[in-house]
Amino acid sequence: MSKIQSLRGMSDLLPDQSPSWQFLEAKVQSLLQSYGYREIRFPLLESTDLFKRSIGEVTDIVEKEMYTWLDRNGESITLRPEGTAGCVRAGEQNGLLRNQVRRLWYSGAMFRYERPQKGRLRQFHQFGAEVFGLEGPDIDAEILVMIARLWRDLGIHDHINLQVNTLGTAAARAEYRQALVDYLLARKADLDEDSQRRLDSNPLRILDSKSSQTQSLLDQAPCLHDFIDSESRQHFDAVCARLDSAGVVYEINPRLVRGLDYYGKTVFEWVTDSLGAQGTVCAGGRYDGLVEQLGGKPTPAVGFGMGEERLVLLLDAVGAVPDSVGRQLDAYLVAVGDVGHIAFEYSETIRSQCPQLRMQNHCGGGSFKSQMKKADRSNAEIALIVGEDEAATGNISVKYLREKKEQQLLPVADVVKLLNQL
RNA sequence: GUGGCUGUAGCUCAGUCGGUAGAGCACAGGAUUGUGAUUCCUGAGGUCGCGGGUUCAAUCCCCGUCAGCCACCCCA
Repeated sequence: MSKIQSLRGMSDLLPDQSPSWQFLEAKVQSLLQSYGYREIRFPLLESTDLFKRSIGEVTDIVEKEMYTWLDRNGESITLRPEGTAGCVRAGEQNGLLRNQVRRLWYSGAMFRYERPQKGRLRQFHQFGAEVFGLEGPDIDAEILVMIARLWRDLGIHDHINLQVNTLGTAAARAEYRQALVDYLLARKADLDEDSQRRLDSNPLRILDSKSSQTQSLLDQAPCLHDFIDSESRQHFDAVCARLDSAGVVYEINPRLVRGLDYYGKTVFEWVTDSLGAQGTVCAGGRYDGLVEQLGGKPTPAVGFGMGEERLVLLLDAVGAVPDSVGRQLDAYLVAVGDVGHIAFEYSETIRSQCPQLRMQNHCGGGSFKSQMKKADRSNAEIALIVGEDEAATGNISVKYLREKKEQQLLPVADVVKLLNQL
């Protein structure tokens, strides 16, 4: 009988890795909240149509990467491949978006049926934030400045670069798309295979093809910026001006297009070269048409997603997580001899009076030596020792495991005092 | 979906030109009775990913399959 193992691309997050995740999550949450974002939670499962209508029918995500199946009632349902669609649906359905400004954030698992790779899993995790009801460039800039602050808080700002671009209005993009297709169609034979395929599926994606031959072909191609409408142009200039004054360094990349259909105007991508091929660590943009497209009133919106796995990978690669985050215990309680019940009493007294204390009671017996060994391996700062002598006199021996300090024999009440000063 | 590399102890890996396997770390016990990290001794732990084929004999060769890693595609 073979053992059951996890599904492909579904990984377990083990205790040794959780400090990095906790560090990341704590920083992100407190930063978002400090900018006035409020948490929203919505289901992992949604109607398949939600994603088809928002992400775009002909995108790779919808065509081949969604976990989709028929529910028992015959309805087609899908595990969310990204967060924006569900967030918009939840906001709209609950009346959050009616003529109001909303700053929302969320985090959680997303699912895409892809071949696993470094920084890419089938079940992966994202933080996302979406702002509704603001159409000006100020919020676009605020988001970018906020994210830049996050990188500083996390200690990874030296390893991430910002790329920005504007896609203009849907009309401008359609016009450009046609011009690009016309240009490339005439040179189809010189395009790489993938780009030839994209000519009719998603021509804009050809712009960030990795083929050098295709790239050199694009040098002479019509440029998106020449097609951008003046309003989008001004909007983008204003965003850039704010970034300049905030001291946020960025690169304007006219070939940056996002894969999801709903983006327009400002788009951006934060990229690192420390993670191999999956270097995009955070990406997003403006999607003023989506709420209406999903049945709501016209509502301007901007948002972004951040890949948690990728950020953790980067944090670890750079050594940005402080050691203190990993420490799980302050004290380890050793009980030697026939004193189990007394040690247990002591420990409960201590816990009641030291609510912050992280203490592990030794269970399972064993020699003094082996218990001390476990105390050491536990990474605790100190060992609290209860033996026959201590139990008989109401004392506890306090031994420092990480620093050179004399062992102390103290009454339980004094131990409480000492622990509260840690 | 495509390609390359890999799958042996809890972890990292070695190995057998085909005769059912070892190291380091980790774990458990001990080096005279209540003191951890160093050192020394001892021990436990593996149907060598799974299925099939060739063979007297396969963990090693062949085929298939599953999984992992990396890259393409795509994306966070």
